[in-house]
Amino acid sequence: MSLKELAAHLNLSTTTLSLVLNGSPTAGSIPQETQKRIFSAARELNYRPNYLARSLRVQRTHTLGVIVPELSDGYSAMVLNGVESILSDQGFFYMTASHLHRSDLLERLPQVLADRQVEGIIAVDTPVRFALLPMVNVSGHDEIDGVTNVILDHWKAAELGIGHLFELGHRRIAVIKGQDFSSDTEIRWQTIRDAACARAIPIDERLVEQLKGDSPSPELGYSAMKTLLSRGEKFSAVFAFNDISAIGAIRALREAGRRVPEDVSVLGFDDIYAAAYHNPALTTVKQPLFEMGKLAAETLLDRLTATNQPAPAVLTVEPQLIVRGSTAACE
Amino acid sequence: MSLKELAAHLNLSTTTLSLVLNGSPTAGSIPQETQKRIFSAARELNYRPNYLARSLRVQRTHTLGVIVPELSDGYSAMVLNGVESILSDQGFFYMTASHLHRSDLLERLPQVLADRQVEGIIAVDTPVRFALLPMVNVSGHDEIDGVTNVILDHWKAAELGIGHLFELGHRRIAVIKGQDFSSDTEIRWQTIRDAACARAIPIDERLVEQLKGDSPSPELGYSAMKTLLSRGEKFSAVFAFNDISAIGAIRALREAGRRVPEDVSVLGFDDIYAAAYHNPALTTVKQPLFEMGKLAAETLLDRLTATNQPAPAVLTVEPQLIVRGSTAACE
DNA sequence: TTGTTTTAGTAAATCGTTTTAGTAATCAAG
DNA sequence: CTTGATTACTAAAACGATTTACTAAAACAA
Repeated sequence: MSLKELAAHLNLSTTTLSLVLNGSPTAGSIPQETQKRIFSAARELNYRPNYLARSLRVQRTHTLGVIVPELSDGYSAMVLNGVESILSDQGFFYMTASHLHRSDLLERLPQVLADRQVEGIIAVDTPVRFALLPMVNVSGHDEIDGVTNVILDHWKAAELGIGHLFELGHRRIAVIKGQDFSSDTEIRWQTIRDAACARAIPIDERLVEQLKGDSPSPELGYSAMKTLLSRGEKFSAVFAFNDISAIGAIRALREAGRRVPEDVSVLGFDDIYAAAYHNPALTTVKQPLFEMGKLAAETLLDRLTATNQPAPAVLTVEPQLIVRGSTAACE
Repeated sequence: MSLKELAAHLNLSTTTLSLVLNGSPTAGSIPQETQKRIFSAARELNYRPNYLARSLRVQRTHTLGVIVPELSDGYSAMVLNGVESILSDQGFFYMTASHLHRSDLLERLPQVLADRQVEGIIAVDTPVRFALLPMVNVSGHDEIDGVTNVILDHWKAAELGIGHLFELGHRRIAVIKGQDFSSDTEIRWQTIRDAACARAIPIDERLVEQLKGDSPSPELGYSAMKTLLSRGEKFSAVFAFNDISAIGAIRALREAGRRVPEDVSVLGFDDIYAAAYHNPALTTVKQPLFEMGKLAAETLLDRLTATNQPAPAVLTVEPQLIVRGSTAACE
């Protein structure tokens, strides 16, 4: 049932129907009676405008592209939840694409999304080098023209985390760094190092180990902790890159006969759903992932709808320390 | 840069360009030299066909709709991963929509996706009453015309789970049922009950409790177990609806002073990433979620591309028992 | 030489909307 | 009685591709 058929059925032109159905101001001159005829015929014959045709004509698709490393890594899913909550309110849809850390996809995805006529792109934890379209990068750290970065206050996050461990009396703190491909890896590491130095407990380089591989499983944290333990260097606490790796680290510690938190305190990052229910419950630095997604979506939509809204370069959100059972005072 | 502009630039018609660029058989009569001119001009001027225009004309969007309860529940994300792995190979994209168990959205989403001209819909753990479009329902249990259900062999899953607990000597087994809105709740419960009865250890109705609420957090399993414990009825094992609720249940058990698995064995379902690294590591009945997503996508694409492929009504996948540390012999 | 086929294209219709630029008919004012 | 505005519409041109149905010239066959 196209507009043309509906028009034929009513003995009116598609023009008239379009004006009336879209509530255009020009429709002011169309008598109420005709308008009613049109509306009720549309309803009865179940007329549904073809979104492609409309989008082609008005040059707006009300569709965004979303690029994530992987859907099931918890982090991305939470951000997407926030994104979707905003978009669905505004009648926008989005197409998701995962880059799986593959450089060919990283290169190509923005282009193929643009080819699909998305109006803008939200990237999550994804390195971005240029912007074909209005873009917001969640956890982006590069300053790029036309790209708004939504980032955590990393300095504060490190202060909260290291501060907490310091207050508990920990002086030899191990760190599990993120993979190089994670946007936050570098800044997280720097801020942690600075926070430790500021307290005169510099992080021993032999107490730093990096996650290896790209599985979203605790396995990587497990391996990292095994390596750390194998070095024989002493430490009483570990600051993990995220909750997932903290969970893996705890497993490795237990296997090595170290109790958590009695022998070693473990501090996570993110506050995923499972954190509160892990055993022991994870003390963690919470990122407001849902809010970051919302903020990203709101910012991008503002830019698309408002007239020539300038893109803010950076939007910062605040972390929060959630103290649970995986950290305790150092003996 | 539109086809028209490119054509003008080459002094050729859009027809010729279209034929050549799409490798149409009709282009056989166009000399190689002209073809080369066209291809290289397209490359140099970075011509990108407008997907809307093309889709409108050929009546194919290469886009699917995906309906899930919520993105961050682990289950959906894993299925989506499988879906995406197939779609991206075939040049398809998809639009995700979450229904959040809201009946208005459940009703409306298929329609708004259809309005967006998706070619088919994949629903995940979502009740479906009719099919506007070719559709595959992952964990669907209703027989609906035009809908293929991808389901787990629930009978076998129950046999594996109950069989495992039975062999360990458990005779009084508690069950945490899923919420009514979960597609698998009813069949899961029935098959578990049957498997228990077949071993002459019928499930005591006072040992059954249902998850309440729709958060994707272990909290629901925690509450359910608290209720179960508060009844004072004895049990030596519990079969949880999924890993998330099993994790919550373990927390409640520990708080009540019951050790897992020494005092109570806990059996999960799904085998999410965290299961292996929980403490204790979760024994669980694994669903091949990634494969289910792949299968759903493959089936739907087959139907869309092959000529009049009939839709299979049901596709069954096999569960697998993963024995870890949360179950042990009954004393 | 004539007729047919092949070669190398093109004009125009089409997909289903929106939007611009009208047009005829009625009405009010001067 | 003319002019100008208002009312109630519509024709046709977009949007940017694809596709059908041609044409005109060259090559080939009889």
